[in-house]
Amino acid sequence: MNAESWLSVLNPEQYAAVTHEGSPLLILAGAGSGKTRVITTKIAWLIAERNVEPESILAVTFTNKAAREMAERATRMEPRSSRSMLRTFHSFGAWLLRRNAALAGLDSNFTIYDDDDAVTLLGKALPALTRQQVSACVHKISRAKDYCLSPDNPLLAEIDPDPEFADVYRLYEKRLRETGNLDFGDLILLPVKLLRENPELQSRIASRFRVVMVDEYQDSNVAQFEFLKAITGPETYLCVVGDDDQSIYRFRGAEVRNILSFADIFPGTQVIRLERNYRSVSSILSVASEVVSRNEGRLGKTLIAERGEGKRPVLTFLGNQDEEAAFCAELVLAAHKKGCPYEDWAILYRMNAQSLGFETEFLHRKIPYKVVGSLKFYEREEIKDALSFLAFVANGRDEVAFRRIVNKPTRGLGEVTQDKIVDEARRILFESAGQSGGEFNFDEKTDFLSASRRLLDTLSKKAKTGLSEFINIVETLRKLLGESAQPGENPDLVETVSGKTTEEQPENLIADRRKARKKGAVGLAVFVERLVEASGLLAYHQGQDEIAGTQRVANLQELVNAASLYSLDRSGLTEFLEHIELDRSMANEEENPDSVTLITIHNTKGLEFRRVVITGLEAGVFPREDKQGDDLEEERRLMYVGCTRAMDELYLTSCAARRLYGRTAFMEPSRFLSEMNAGNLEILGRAPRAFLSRAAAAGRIAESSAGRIAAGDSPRQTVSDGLSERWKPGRKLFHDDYGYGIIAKAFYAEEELVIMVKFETGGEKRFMPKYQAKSLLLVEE
DNA sequence: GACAGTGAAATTTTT
DNA sequence: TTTCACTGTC
Repeated sequence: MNAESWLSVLNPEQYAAVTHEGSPLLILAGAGSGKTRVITTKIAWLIAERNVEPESILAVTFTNKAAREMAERATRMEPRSSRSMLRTFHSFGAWLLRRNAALAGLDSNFTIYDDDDAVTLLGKALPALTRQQVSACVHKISRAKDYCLSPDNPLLAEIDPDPEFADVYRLYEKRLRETGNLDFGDLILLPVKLLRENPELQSRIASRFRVVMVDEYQDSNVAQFEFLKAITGPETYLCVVGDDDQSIYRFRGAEVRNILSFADIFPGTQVIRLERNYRSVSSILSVASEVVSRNEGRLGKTLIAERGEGKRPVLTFLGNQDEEAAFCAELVLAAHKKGCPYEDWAILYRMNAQSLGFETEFLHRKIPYKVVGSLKFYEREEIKDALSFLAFVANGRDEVAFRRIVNKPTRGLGEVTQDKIVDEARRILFESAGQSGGEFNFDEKTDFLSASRRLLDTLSKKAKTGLSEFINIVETLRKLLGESAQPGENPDLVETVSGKTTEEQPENLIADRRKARKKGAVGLAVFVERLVEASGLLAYHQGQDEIAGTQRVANLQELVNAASLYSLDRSGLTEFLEHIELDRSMANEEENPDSVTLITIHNTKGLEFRRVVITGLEAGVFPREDKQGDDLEEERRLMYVGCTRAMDELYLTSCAARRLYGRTAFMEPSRFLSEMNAGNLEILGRAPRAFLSRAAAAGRIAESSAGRIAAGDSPRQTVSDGLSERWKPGRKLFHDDYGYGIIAKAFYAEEELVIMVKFETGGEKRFMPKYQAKSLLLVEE
């Protein structure tokens, strides 16, 4: 394939975006507008047609998946693209820090702490706080880092005005530095600091990367924006691509303002809009646009459907979540009978908890499905154990890892002994830091293993035996790994391009893994296999498998297999750990490819399906309760993202009642439904009056048609199910939560009996006796 | 240090 | 309802 042919398939706006040069460029790419094609073509075009050195191109994304896809597609067009740096923000930050570890004052063997690890670490430093309080602190610290705020920054008050928070943040930083490890925020923050403090390195980086591109720019946070500024110079060609309407990670620090004000911050910015949508039929785009157009803070785009009008989206009102699940199952089965594969379908929901009902129903009806995002392979206990052991071998000062594995399986080393060892190691670390002007000296003498050795004789016999055992295991494993040269000490390495690491050739990963499995353990897998065995973790989890019938040994084997691509030495181990920490997605090889996808709306970003059902469109669920202002706008964008995943058919469901936290609650339809033009929807089921009146008030449907669609909460003829005999107006009853009350009204809605109860406390509530028999008790008079 | 029992809480989560 | 952290007992 040549440049001529890739350019010929572009529309005029895409072409302009690909061939644009000479000023900063903001590409506003609507959903399904061929954004990835533009980025990859641009990379290929720069190399092939403009003779840009592949090494001087940097393209950053947010997910590994997107980075892989970008690399794959660009390389297919122009093989030299494989030499460009196509990474996630975090992976790029890690790359920079690893290669300049000494300059950054870091241990080159640093591993990366996830949020759980951070909570454990801070929890140890602040024993007076409950776990929940610690989690809240870690969360706020993480936000602070997203906004590029150090503990001394007065703006920290925006996150938490309590001056104590800054102290907690400072303490956390101190303890984290002592471990020699980094958290996710540091992977962005520390490179910024490094580049600011080392102008020479900064100019080297800025001159190396002549072209910098950012994908999904609407999801960048302040720190990432600062990072971007730090790696670019006046000569850099900066091109960002994004869609302000798809910014859905505000709660994690994403700053829509980055994209909204890009053109103001980078003078001379040219803006190109990609508004032609190649994914969805126009009737789907209409309702998506109607909702998102109500947002105030947006740059504004109008999607133009390149496909036909298609089928109108179907809005179905259902009685409760069981009916909703059954409705989805029937949709899927009916389509399947007509030849539509299961994989064409995706069931979307706002919260993971909603997946359960669909799983049960689909299991029951034998519909193959997969739940995206709930796998969490790396969060399993056995995997975290093994990874902690690996991390400890790599970095003997990793406090969290040490505490996790030193007494697993139990070796008689309780918390008291652990504290002693940690304190001893810190004492030595401070001593040596004192001698070398405050800089931490990360050598063998200051790690937990040598601290353990020193303390051996002060311990009880039981603890002594256990600790010696532990020391032996780690020493044996370290020997097996060999004392290879430590990478990352040489700042000049930044000039070289590593094209050999596995993460840059991910397309071969799974195939290689399969091959490796057949041959038995190879590479680092040999080491991981030995570690799992020698640590006693294998035996321990084998025991757990036998008790609980779990799959822990199999999971550990999976981890061993995953290590086979890395070299059997220290740098191989570091690479392996970094890869796992930064890319938690695991291709599940066994799953049936022809299955329905159950997924949260957040997780669908970047995906597309022929047929999509967005479920739970009820006030309080979606949008979530108490969402207003900017938060409500974000929920609306989420709705927009959900709708625009659908290519051919979109279904929306809304329930009149829903079991939430073990209690049945009455639901009102989501406001997003009345923000759509009802004329653009096909409405099934009985529409609640609230929906109809709101839609009518908004001019969405005529009053007359509101009358024709039977209102669901209007009294209907009595259905004889015996219930109405017992739950009669005037009867006294007792409710678990609200106490005594009197039935004020009884009527049928959704063919179920509904009673209105006035409580002695003054409140008024509606219930469905059929579902709430347990918490409602009739009082005999 | 393991385990059963209790009580409170309950989004979304690229890295 | 389910989950998970915390508590007290052995």
